[in-house]
Amino acid sequence: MSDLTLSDSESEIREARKRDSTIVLAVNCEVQYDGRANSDLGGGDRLLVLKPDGTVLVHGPEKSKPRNWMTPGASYTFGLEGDELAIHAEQSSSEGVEELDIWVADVYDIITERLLDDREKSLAGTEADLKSRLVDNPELIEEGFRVESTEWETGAGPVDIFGYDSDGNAVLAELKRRQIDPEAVHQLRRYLEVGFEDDFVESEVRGIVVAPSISEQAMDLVEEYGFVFVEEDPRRKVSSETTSLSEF
Amino acid sequence: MSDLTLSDSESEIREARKRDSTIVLAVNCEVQYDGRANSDLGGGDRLLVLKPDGTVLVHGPEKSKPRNWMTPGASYTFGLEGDELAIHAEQSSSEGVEELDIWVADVYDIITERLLDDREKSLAGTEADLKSRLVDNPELIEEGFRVESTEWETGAGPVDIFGYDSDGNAVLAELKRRQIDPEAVHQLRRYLEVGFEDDFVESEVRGIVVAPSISEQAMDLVEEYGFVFVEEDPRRKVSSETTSLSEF
DNA sequence: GATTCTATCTCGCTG
DNA sequence: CAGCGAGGTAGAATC
Repeated sequence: MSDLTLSDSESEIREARKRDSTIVLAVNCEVQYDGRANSDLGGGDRLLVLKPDGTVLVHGPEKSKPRNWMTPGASYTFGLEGDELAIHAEQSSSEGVEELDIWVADVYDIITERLLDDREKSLAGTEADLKSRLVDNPELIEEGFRVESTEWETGAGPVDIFGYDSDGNAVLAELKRRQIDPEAVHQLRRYLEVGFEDDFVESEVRGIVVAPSISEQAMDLVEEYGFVFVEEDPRRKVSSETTSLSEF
Repeated sequence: MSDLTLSDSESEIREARKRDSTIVLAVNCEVQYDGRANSDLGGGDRLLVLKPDGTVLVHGPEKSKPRNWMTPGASYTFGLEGDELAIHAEQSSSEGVEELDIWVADVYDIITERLLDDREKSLAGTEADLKSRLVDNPELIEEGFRVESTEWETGAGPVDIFGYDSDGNAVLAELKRRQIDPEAVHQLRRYLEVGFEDDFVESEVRGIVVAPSISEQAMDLVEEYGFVFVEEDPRRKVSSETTSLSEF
């Protein structure tokens, strides 16, 4: 069943780590974790990924998330223990010590490769994208809306957008790149309660939530609090002419 | 530089997928993602992981999270396109279509292995563990505390623990397996506001947050609202005798 | 270093 | 299926 001896595997891992290579092993193993929580994972087939930055991943044949892992900054040791190859990863942080122990019974296959990847990833459709679009096109929030500032400090945390509507009322706007859930509405509610207790009469400050959609319960809250939901998807393409054309 | 031809790699992937194998390729590739967001990742060395459940992972040599990915349920096609091996993964859901395109310029190495892993993972130190400990040992919350119910519906969502203190006051307790942040305190505040507006006088209902620690800002809120913070770590071992011994 | 917040969060559970 | 909340969340930004 085993394509590689544990001894050969150990040597290959040792050499690979010297070269700062990323290592992938297809193995049968057991795993134990002790740290922020404690977990035990019985014997099964998994992929082990050992990255030069200390990251350790234990992937099963299903799901996107690893079944166990160590975050960057960990350091691992390994060696033969009886008829198993033991890998021990460890990391200390302010929260305490984290330990991951992997007992490898069989190594089916192994890859070691020095990976060079310094490319930045461009990402569009984030909450930051939505915010900058609304700052550039405040009429998407409401006709006549003026943005006063972003990340305005309320005392309960920074609100995404602070501005004024066409009647001169102060407005706080909360943005989400995904569907609005009740939590987002409560958050906006807190900003209004805390942020304006001294400077304004609360009833004169309006609340607006902006997102591509909103859940039913969240919409109930929006209405209960007298807020407004504005539909806007961060992924939507806005032609630069839309603004001026809509004025005509 | 390339250890395998793209043509050989394609054949190996094809065979592996027939066998429901998990596939790992060490490659040089570019990646584009269009779905819940849009991203572009220029050329670099990465590990590609293709799982039989449709999961696709693109891992760089650093960090725990993949640089790009597709979640379980995706389906992928692949083939030679010019001097590259193109892999296209796609998935449709209620939110729309997601697409991941990977253009592989070089294949350094490849693993294909049928992984069998049906083991459940035991996990300890979760919020659920903390809750059941407090239900079994209510005196850890307060001397004389009685648990009435868990997941009690408040109208603003279910509260972790509902009970009564030694004076007969109703108490809502919010649990966290990690440090309490301001959000957790606000959550408890909402439960009290909404859950007891009719049945109780709010001032007679107390709020308790239970966690291994609490942030400074969260503690300020706890005091402002007249709540109590109880220190309890879900990882702590509680000997079964602790309770009875502490009574003497 | 501690805290807060976003996320293509993922994942499981519940209606 | 939608929605909601926990997570060993991870990771970035900010203080």
